[in-house]
Amino acid sequence: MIRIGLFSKLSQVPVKTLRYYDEIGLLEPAEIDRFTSYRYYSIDQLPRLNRILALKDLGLSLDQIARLLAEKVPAEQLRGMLRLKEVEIQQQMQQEQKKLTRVATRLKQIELEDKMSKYDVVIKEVEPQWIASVRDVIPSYPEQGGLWRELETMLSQNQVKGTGPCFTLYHSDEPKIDAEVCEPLTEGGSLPPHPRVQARELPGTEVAAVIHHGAFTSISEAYEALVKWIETNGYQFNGPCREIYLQLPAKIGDQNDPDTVTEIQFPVVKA
Amino acid sequence: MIRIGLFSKLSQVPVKTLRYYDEIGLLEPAEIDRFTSYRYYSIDQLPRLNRILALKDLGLSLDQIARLLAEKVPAEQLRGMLRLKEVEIQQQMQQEQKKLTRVATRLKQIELEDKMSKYDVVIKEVEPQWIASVRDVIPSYPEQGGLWRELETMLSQNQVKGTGPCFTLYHSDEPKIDAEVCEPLTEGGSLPPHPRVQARELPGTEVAAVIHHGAFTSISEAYEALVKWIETNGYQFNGPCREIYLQLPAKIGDQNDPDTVTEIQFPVVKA
DNA sequence: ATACAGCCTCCAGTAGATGGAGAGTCAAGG
DNA sequence: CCTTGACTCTCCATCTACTGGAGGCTGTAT
Repeated sequence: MIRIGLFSKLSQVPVKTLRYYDEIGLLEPAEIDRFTSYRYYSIDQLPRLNRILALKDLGLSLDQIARLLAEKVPAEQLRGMLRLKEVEIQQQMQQEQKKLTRVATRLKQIELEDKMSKYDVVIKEVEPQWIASVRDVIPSYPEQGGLWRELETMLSQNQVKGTGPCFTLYHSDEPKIDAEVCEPLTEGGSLPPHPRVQARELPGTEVAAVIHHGAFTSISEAYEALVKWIETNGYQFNGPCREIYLQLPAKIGDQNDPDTVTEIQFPVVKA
Repeated sequence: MIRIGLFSKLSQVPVKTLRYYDEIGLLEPAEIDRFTSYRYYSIDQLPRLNRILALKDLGLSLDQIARLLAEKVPAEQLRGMLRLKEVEIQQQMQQEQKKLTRVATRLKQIELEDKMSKYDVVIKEVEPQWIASVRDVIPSYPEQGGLWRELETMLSQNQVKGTGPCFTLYHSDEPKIDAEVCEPLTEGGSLPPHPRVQARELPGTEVAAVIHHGAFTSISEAYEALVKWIETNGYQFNGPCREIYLQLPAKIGDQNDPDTVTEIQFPVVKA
């Protein structure tokens, strides 16, 4: 029987950790002095500790290890756990690879501009949502006013209210801009038939997004930054881009207001 | 000014998290109602939140992000941080790769034997240590008894005591076994000159180790398992192997005692 | 007026330790 | 026998980045 300090030295595991393993019942000393509470370990507890370290090293949690060592887990189940772990690690590595690319992108961008970019791209998941929309080809971006008026008129006639910030979907680029102006509705919201305004569900998707804060006239910078990011980080475009008008309803409309806040989202998939 | 729920919806960040960011001073609401304590955010706080998310995504801690956003950190320093992060991630990925190999090794081994092996290999760092030793070529492993007697005699004559479990270094294999029996000393311990017994420092090294618990006569199984592990996990041998006799001094000597506990260590380097 | 959703604060818990305070224990030296 | 110093004990706090819940206001819609 040896004391915790020696056991620690032999096993290269800190005393504190041994006490912790005792506390959670993962490795209890062979004996505890009833009067002094000193822990006494036996040399032949080293194999168990080694097994714990080896399993921990494979990425199992102490909880899992405890269960493995407690019950006699069949080899079958152990195999399952390890295969699961294998997949987990592979995914983890892919994540790391992605992160590495993103760090590299940032770094390159900083070296070029010698400052942090104005735009920060984030990847997020957007939920499916119901919308009412009007779609048409317009000659230039600012000329969607007519579409908005059509949509608003129809909605107010039917006493339907939007449930979030409205946005435009751009189905195609210049010179023939195919724009669809949208207003979110409550789930499953239906509308009476109408030649121009339709309700439909927009599917959920992963998007790359930036927020543009400043006059609308300079929004192209944001698009530029976003597109560049998507391309260098190995994502692929996967649907029409969304331009979300985040400012409070009262303020919408002025193309030159420097306090305009707009979010641009491109649906993407990992390449 | 919008309330926390809407801000949360717009940013896709949970309410709880926003409150947490407020608490740690990372993102404070533009305004807090003095009577109700309601948090009110401004739309144009979204870019800051996005920046936070983007930096977090690069693997920076909230603390680092807070410092980045607080002081105007020069681009220089930011570059430094990112480069550091880059290296960190690469190392992380190497670790993961290693772990993947280890999991695969285990899996293969379980598929072969349909049970968990008796032996668990762990990698650890051993400290440099001073030893007194006698080295000679012996015809067979059990015949190191003479060397041990030489060493013990010399040490007791000089009233030097060992400071830990003694061990044998095997500098070469069968048939000409070049063995060095060792007893650890206190640091910098020196001995009077002696033709057979010398004191020296054993350098620290990384080792792969297993513990054999059972009669000495079956220790070859442990060697087998360890060597196989080292080879399949892509490490390389890097020095003489150590066989450490862990049982309490009183019990040493019986080759057939089934309670013998021995640790085998091979110095290794990552291939 | 009354739901009911939304918001508040405070407390607890996660995993796997790590660090420290304050007190008891053990072996050796004088 | 006393002291010193190394070990050991328990208990508590801390770390990261949240998450969950209880219990109690607030604001809005009907």
